[in-house]
Formats: sequence, C-alpha cells, structure tokens
Amino acid sequence: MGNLPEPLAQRLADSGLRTTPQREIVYHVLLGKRDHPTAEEVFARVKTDLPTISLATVYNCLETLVTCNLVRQVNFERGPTRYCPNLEPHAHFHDEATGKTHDIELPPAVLDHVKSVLPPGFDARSVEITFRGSKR
Amino acid sequence: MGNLPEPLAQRLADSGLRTTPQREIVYHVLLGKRDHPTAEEVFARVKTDLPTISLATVYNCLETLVTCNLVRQVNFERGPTRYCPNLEPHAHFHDEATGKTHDIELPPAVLDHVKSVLPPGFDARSVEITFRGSKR
DNA sequence: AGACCTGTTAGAATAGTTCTAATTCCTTCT
DNA sequence: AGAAGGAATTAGAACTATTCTAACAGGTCT
Repeated sequence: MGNLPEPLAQRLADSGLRTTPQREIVYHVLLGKRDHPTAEEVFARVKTDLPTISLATVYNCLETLVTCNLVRQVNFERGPTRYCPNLEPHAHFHDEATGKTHDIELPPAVLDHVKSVLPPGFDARSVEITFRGSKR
Repeated sequence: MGNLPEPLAQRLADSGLRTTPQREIVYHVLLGKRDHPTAEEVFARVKTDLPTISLATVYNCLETLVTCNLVRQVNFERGPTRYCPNLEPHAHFHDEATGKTHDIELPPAVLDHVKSVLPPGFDARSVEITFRGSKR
C-alpha cells in the first residue's frame, strides 16, 4: 500500500546529509520487512548485505531516517525501540500473546476526535495511540 | 478528582500481600504529588520519611502497586518509567518544552470511538494515548 | 522458642543505547 | 592530481534504567 518509490536521497539532501550505502541499506531493510524490528534486528538483517557495518552505525542511520521523517520510532513500555517505515497516520496494536505489532489505520475523523479532548492551550504536535491485547 | 481515600491495605490483602511501611509510604508519596515521578524521584521523596529504604524496594513496591491496580505505569519514548496514581481513564500530554506530563480526561465516547478503529479479531485490553507538544 | 514465609536490602548483573576518539571517505579548492 | 576539511563510520567504553541474587530481617503460627 502506497509508499512512494524512495525519496531517500532527496530527503537526505534536503537536510544537507549524504546518501551512504549504510543509510540506503538500513532504509531498504526497513521497507523490505515491515515487522517493526528493533535496532539489533535491523543490524542482523543489514549485515547480510554489508557484513562490516557496526551497531553504532545502525543506530546512527536509524536516527537520521527518523529526523528526515522517513521512519517512525515506536516504543512499547520498556522494550527496545522499534522502527516503522509506515508514514501514514496509524495506531499500533501490540499482541501480548505473540509479541507482534500491527499497524492500525487511523481515519482522520478519529484523529480529530481524539485531539478534541485537549483543553485550550494544549497544542499537540503528535499523537500516539497504542492498543495492547490479543488477536484472534 | 475523586480518588477514594485509600484502599491500599484492602487491595494488598485481596492479593494476599502484606501492608508494609515501605508500601504505604511509596503509595502516599505518589498520592501526595501527582507529577508522574520516576522510580528515582519516588526513591528520593520516600527517603525523607524512611531514609533506610533501598532503591530495589522502591521498584518492588511500585511493581506491587501496579499489579494491585492502584497505580499506572507511564512510558515516554526511551525515558524512565513514570508512575501515576490516577486510575480514571485518561490520556497523557507530554510538554516538550518543560518535560512535564499532564493528565487529560478521556470521555468514554472518545475511548469507544478510538477502539472502533480496530478491525474484527483485534481485542484490546487497554489503550494508551499520548500527546506530545507544547502548552501555552 | 523454632520453623516458615514474606519482604527488604545492597550490590552485582543486564539490556539497550549513547558517547568518544580514531579512522575513513567524500568533496572542494587550488 | 594533491591537500584540506568536513561528514560518516567504526569499535569499544560508558551510561542509565532496571532486574536479579543472595543474605538478612520481621512477623506469624504452632
């Protein structure tokens, strides 16, 4: 579903950053399997293409992608941060039985309704909605 | 608004657990200043009443209170876990300028609307809504 | 009082992430 | 092309928040 080809080089350039093999491969790994991997998981996947990459670089690349708005960071409780290339507004459903995370499409109407609970003076830049439960 | 006096001893007993000075003081500290303190902050506050308490015990007590449903755990990104004695359904607003966290009342209608985004088969036990932004 | 169980404690251990300093790699500039 | 300078990468140390471990204390029940 509808992620544009790859604005990676463009987005990097817009922020005055270079396109490097490491950044490309990290990004492609995220696009390739959208299962909300942790940094360690990304590291493992990237190593098959680029065995010399270091974990620190994976962290650096992920952070870069996040600041370029190409990737979202997702946190569940105290678990490791997970990374998600889905840029559409969406909620997350965390299946407690399997540990898997599912993206849940978030219609604009719902998003607006949620934002309407904020009293005047509160200006939300982002909203994060996380379900926890089990899936049949 | 409207937290019952203190069901602490009762709730502990219900779970077959003892009422100890440590548990009482940790709970009272949370009720006393509802600013979503971290475990370290709770530790510091409790020490004024009970200087010999250990950090491990604070963690233990907090976990006990959470499992007795007297306290909620709140996480923002990678920051330390924060603790919140507000049991009403509510969202959190994280002010990026001050670092402060505000409880936002969550009307049942909004909660239902949010839950309605889940496709059939997804059974949510809990929903967590977090705003990030700034407050005038 | 003795046995038993729950809870507390200090400190070690762990997990995830960030920091540091050294090196490598581009990109200009001449 | 060669040199300078900045950006990116790397390995490993450091750090933070939390959990674990093992020993000890305190209350309870006979």
